[in-house]
Amino acid sequence: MLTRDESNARVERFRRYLKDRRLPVTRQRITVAETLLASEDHPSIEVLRRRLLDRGVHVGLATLYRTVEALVESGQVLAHDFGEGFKRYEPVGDRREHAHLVCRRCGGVTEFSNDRLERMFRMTADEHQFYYERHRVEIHGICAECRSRDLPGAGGR
Amino acid sequence: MLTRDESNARVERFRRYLKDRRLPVTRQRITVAETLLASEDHPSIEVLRRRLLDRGVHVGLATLYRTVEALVESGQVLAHDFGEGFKRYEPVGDRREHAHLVCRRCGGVTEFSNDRLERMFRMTADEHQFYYERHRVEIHGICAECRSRDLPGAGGR
DNA sequence: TTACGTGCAAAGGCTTTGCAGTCGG
DNA sequence: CCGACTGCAAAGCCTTTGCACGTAA
Repeated sequence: MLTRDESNARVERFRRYLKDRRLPVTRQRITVAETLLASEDHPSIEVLRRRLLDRGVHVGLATLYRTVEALVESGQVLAHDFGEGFKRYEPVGDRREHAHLVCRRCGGVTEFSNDRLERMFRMTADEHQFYYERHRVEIHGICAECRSRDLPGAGGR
Repeated sequence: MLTRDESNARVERFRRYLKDRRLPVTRQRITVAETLLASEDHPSIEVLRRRLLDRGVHVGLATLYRTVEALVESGQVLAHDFGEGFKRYEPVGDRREHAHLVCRRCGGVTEFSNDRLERMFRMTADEHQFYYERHRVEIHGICAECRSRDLPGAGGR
């Protein structure tokens, strides 16, 4: 979750990223950047498209995919694949890399982070002479909300 | 990586799984089970299809997908999605749950496991009142082999 | 015998690509 | 002005589904 200022700063960085490569700064690109970078969750392309429509902006699906890809390449956005058959995107925060709790009931995603985790991964990579770039950690299960919605005592798949 | 005996035992378990549900034990299902359960890597459907062809067996793509799904449901096989646009499958070993080192250069996957990791995840889930079922851990980067193949000192994307 | 499996081909869901028209710098 | 973008539609890729025929038990 970015503050309003952080979010604006990231839009600005994206704008600079485009200018540095002499790429046109178009209305569509900026609108998509603003919408995605102001998101406090992990929207899919579909969700993003809907948010843009809610803002009264229509952006072609192809442009949307292309712009989100540019945002990922510019380093302002992270792409995730939680194995749902589509990707989700998330603004990059200034905080450290984090992991996800994924609820298989409601599909909700909660974040958590842990310094020890990162250290452990770097060590493990070293042990295998593996050059560490990034990690992906997900814990799958059922979130607190869905658990309490279930009848007490009725567990299992 | 399963031993030959373990692999055979798992085929046997799959056969029993089918019989228990009065599902026909067909030539295709057994061949697919044998081939996947004898695999020492994380084959995709496409790779699996090729391995079957190399054994001189043709299995329809639909049957292949359906059988692999049955193997996953029977608990003999794990499905992975490394964000490549397709799934990979892996025979379930008797060893503890493990994580993956994924090389972005050659696509190779190495396994590792760590008890502390599992304990840490259970604790983290607890902290969020999240019901822990399973986790997924991947470290992405470049494997030892690809690193040594690169010119020494020539790093970067 | 009979329910379920099998294989082909068609359809589906997400994403990418081709191309004519448009616009930023 | 020119190169890159945009939007639509078509194509691509992996996976699932529909259906006529075949087969395990």
